[in-house]
Amino acid sequence: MPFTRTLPLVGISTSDINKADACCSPLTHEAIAPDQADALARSLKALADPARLRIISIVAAHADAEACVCDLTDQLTLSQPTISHHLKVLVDAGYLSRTKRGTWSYYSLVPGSLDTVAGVLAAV
Amino acid sequence: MPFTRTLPLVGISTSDINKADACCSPLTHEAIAPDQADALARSLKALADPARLRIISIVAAHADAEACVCDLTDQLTLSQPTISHHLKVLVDAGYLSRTKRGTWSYYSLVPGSLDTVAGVLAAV
DNA sequence: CGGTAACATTGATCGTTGTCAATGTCTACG
DNA sequence: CGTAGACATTGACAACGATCAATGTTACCG
Repeated sequence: MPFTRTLPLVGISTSDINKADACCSPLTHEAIAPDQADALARSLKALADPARLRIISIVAAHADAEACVCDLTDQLTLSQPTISHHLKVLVDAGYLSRTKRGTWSYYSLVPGSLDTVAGVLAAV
Repeated sequence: MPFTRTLPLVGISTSDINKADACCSPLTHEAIAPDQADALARSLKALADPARLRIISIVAAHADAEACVCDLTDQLTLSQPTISHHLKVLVDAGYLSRTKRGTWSYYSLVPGSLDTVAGVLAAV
């Protein structure tokens, strides 16, 4: 789980911040914490690559949200080590999981991982 | 508008793909197109930075979802040119808009921009 | 009209990352 | 047990990006 689901963004202080003068407007709630920003940025960075987005989409397009590496090397114009590297990034970030059956490696979507990061994003 | 809202991901072909042999499972729908993956990756890359996430959160935490640069230099331990650079990235990506009033620059959240990218993400 | 304050732009540096060639590992098969 | 196939790992390189110091631009003030 790369980051917690409950970002405490709402209804905290709305307190003192009267700088009383020029430019700055008041706050309505707390901003995100630095370490939460770090975690979310790491999760987003793993997604922010065209090849990795296509990999996720190809996996999701397969029955049972599972595909083997040969499915990917077919459709992506990238070398096999490069695809393997992207797959490792996605597994490490928690979006995909790997299963070996015989010679073949199958990658599956981790259920809810995309929705979680999308939800956190929409919650600021 | 960084990318179109309607990703035609569902209900297309489910067609021929009988590789008839070993490893590959059938498709249930089409995968994302390469140029859509490029556009989405660009949008995500603009978000995939801790400083920029904090900037967006700070702006969103202010009344009317608007903050001036001094609000940001106060809270972020980054130099003023660096913050200005991040703001430019976010404006170019369509997440923030800029307004000058007198000496001060005010940055506002573009309504719906975060929800749009979150929605596209959740749609694979 | 000089000076200052707020912010943007430029230029340089340095760590990060996407990519591939080469090689390694492991499994199936004859 | 040797060979071939599927995939992972390593090493190297080039491109990118985050950061800051220095400088530029513009508005306000005395």
